[in-house]
Amino acid sequence: MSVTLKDIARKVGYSVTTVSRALNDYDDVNEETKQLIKRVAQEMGYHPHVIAQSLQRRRTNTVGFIVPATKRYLSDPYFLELIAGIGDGAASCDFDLLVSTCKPMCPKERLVYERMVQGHRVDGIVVARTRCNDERIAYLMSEGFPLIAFGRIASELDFPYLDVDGEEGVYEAVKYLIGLGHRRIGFIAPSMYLMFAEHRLAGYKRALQDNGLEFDPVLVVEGNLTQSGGYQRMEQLLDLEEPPTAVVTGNDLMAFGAMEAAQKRGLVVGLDIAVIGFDDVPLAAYFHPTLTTIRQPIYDIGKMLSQTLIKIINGEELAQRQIILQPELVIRESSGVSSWERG
Amino acid sequence: MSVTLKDIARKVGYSVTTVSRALNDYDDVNEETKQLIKRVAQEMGYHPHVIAQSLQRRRTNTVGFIVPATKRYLSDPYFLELIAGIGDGAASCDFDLLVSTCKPMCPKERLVYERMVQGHRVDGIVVARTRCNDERIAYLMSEGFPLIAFGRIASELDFPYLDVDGEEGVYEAVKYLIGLGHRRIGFIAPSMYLMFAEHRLAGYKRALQDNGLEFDPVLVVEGNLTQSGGYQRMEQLLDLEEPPTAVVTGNDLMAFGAMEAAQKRGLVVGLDIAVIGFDDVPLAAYFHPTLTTIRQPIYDIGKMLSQTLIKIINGEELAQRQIILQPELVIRESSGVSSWERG
DNA sequence: CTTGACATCCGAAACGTTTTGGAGTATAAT
DNA sequence: ATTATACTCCAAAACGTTTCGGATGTCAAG
Repeated sequence: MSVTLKDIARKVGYSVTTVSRALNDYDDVNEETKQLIKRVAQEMGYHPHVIAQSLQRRRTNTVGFIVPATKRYLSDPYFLELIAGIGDGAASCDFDLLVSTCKPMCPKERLVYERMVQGHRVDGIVVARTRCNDERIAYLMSEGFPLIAFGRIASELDFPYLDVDGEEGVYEAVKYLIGLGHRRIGFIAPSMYLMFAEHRLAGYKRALQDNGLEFDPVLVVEGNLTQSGGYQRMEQLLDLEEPPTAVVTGNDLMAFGAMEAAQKRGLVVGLDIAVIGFDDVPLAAYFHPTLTTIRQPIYDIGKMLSQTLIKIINGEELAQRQIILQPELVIRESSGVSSWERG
Repeated sequence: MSVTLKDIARKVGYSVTTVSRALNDYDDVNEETKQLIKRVAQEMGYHPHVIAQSLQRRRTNTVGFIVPATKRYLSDPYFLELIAGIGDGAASCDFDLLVSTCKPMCPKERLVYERMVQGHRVDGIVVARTRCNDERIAYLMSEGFPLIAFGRIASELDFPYLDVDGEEGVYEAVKYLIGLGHRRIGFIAPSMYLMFAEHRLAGYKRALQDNGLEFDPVLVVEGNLTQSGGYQRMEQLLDLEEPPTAVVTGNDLMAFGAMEAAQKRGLVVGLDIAVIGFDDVPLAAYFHPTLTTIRQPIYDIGKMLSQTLIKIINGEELAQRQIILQPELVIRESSGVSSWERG
């Protein structure tokens, strides 16, 4: 059995109270006794019973994250980096990370959140992949439960979030493609219930407009954020009367699938057709051809998310409750070269 | 504030004991009172305080998993699938999953495990990426703490594990390559402190031997389980006096890197050089060329791991304490065609 | 000799649950 | 009328902490 405060107290001949206070460095215990108690605790291999502490302190020192992913979405390295970032950020504040998975928009989702919140399982929750109309955020706010989101939502609720400026990212990407001479540019969008899909689509439209190109609805298709989603939608675009010469996708995985579809048809990506992704997952630099993409620092975002959440839990004032990071266009091979270089 | 048993007790005019027993379906409480209590609990929005339950039951209903990965390894979809599998398996038994990350072989690793174990944070732990000489397993066994491993270790300790027969997998892959006419086959191995590296290398050697090919040490190189690891080691192999015409790698990520290295030199993968990976991550089917690889069902393995671990926690007898699954060679483009087909 | 201040310690309650061991009442068997 | 048998219920202890509100003793100042 494991060592408790009571065991130590018995050993050193002080009360449980004093032992507890000594170990927590209270200054109303004599320096010598404190040292003695600490030494004995060490010798006896004492480790605090985290659960008992949680109960008494009304604090679990744990943050929760529910991966909004089904089996088929799991190939996305994105979430793993996010989890690692959240976990490491939490660990840096002596917090743990509790992870569940739940299919997005699934009816059981509410229960998973309830279990974490009402069961006092965690002190705060990280919400990722925000939806235009996000019931998870609505629920947490209605409970007054500490949360932080990765992404914004459609309404003007005031809650803390971190987001990457997807509109600007896609704007830059499309502008870059137009600069290369492209006139028909496709956009493979994520499901439009996702907030970032709207932002990115807005960037796409604004870039066209600012450069005097007309918006053609057939060039915008909506698919799963997976390789197969990208593959299918790319086929659809290539089947058009006038197919695009360049395509921007919702994330890197879609871009990988899209490139595969183009290559299956004998097109050379970077020459016959340009492709730009979003995320810059590590594989992007190793794909063939290497992928031009809009980079967001996912691991660091995860870290910031949990660290900020913990500040909120601790009741600290935040310098900024809402933060928007600027993404960066990373140019590699898949976007090809300009038309005069192509000759 | 949230509703407690005491609140319900006050409301319905029964004792806390009876309320507790009613909600837990004990049969020493009158059916009518039971229904009444359940209804009121529901109405008041009662959710058990999981932490308090844990303390009293000496059971957290949580399993722990420490991702043996650093930032740079995180691109591996492998771990995300494993986490999701473990999490879903746990959820199917009403268990939660607590996740930490720690660089493998890091001195702090011991502390991370101690915190989980001695702090009574979890009821059992899943250990992945076993090492030939695994201190984590040694520690957990010395504490008599429930564990299950994904992978074997070098010594003959008796602990429950699940593993994929990597030796057989690589054996089949190499045999297949030899059948295609290859005579110089390289092997890009994972770090040899990992147990599965040994198994796979053994499969490689046995396949050569069984087919009358001599083992040439220069054809075996050791690298990180990442794209860049595969890239660098492939370059090394291609720089040889007599470079290999086929290469088997430690995992798919390495294979992706290796293919990129070959392509950078103008080689056509599947024609000039064959590459076979290990894992069959979802991307493998979408890479260009698509990757021939040795498939292991990672998500399902994760699920089995946590479900089996929970059986152990519950003190159930296992039909088999050790399970070895057979992997499957999935043939795609990167391994090319036979030499006579090449003409 | 009091008084107050300070340093050091501790008993008991609390956190929200489960469980033990029985108490009380009604009904059936002897 | 007594004993046995169910059936319902509950007080109190326990899980391992932390914290509130003192208690005790020592010492210097008044």
